[in-house]
Amino acid sequence: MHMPSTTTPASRRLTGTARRAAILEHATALALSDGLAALTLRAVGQRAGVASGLVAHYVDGMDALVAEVFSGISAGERAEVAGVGGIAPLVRTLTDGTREAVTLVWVQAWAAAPGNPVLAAAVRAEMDAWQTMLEARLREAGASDPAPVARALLGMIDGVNAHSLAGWQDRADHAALLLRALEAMLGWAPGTLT
Amino acid sequence: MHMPSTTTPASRRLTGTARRAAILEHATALALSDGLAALTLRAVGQRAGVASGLVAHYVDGMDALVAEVFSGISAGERAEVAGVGGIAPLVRTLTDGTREAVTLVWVQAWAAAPGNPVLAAAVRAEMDAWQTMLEARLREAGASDPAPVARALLGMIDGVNAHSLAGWQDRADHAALLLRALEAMLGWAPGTLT
DNA sequence: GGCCAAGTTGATCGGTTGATCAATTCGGCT
DNA sequence: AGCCGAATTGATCAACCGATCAACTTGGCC
Repeated sequence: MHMPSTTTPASRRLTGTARRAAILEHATALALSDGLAALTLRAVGQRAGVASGLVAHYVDGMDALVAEVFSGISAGERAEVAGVGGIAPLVRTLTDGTREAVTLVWVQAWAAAPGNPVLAAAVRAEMDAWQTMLEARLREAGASDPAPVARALLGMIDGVNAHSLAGWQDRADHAALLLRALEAMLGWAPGTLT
Repeated sequence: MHMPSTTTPASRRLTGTARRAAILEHATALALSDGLAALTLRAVGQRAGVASGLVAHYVDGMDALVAEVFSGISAGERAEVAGVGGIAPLVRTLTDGTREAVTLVWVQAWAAAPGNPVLAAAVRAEMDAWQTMLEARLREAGASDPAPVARALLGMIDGVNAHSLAGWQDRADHAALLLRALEAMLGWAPGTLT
């Protein structure tokens, strides 16, 4: 009855690196559904179908796990929106409310950063990456001095998304608000981005 | 040796309402030094010089305590900056880094809002108050359509302050960045606010 | 002076967490 | 076939959490 096939027989026992990767993957999925605060040894272990001790064995403390998961989620988000062409569609994508799970992760990361230096470093690195990305997009779009605009835009996106975590204001008009502000900062005529 | 003076003899036993007020006061101080996450029955009790059970007795669950402390801190912050005249000095005050403790409280509040409806409601109420305040300031300053500008500005202030919790970017030029963006949104010439 | 209501205590319960580690199991190599 | 190192388990520890409540203390009033 048992098939000794050449395909992975769902072997219970994995390589160290493979197990570590699997754990990280499940931890990421958990963080995306329940937030960074849900990352406990036991919860991650259960999600990965593994004993809690094994999670601890492949991780250098929870702070490091949280930092690693955060970095992965942020990088994944950047990869996702990399294909969105144009600064206006990008802003729309980043504020349409479909990424609320990611927003929660970001806000939790800022909140936990003061007490988790490893996470704080990861946050800074990811923000540098986002700043660079937005800057490039703005330059492509014809902005003459994109650096400060990118930084202000990033602040606005993050702030407005954080606000929506508490259900404040209507998410529907976030994009219009930000695009109007962006036009103003770039010195463009209203409606240019719509 | 004991002086039965008319001044409050530091009576150990207080009125129900007075004790409740004292507990709230100490809880607020604790949140301002260690964040909302530090609000535990035991920690608040120790800070207030009182048994943990007494804290629980005067509070309708920790969620309610957190919400109440948050509201007080936000209202206090608004009262503090109420005396700052002009929109530019106000923006400067709100981003000069001297209120990092309050910023942490805000970010923790957004992060905890999805799981604490009472807190979420308090956050929305306080944000309404801030929105109203900024709107009034902008109108005083001569803005024709202050509502969307106030909302974008609030987003930027909160976003930029959240960023600084992780130590990202230099706090020193936050104000200049925001004022430049604000000038643009208001359609004013660069330098008008500086 | 005594009494009673109100304030207050702190032990206790059931639950959670991160971390540790001896014991066990398994896969692959000889 | 047998073994050995690596993967894995899960019980265990100390520390913390919110909540509860019987017992104690005290202040003010009669």
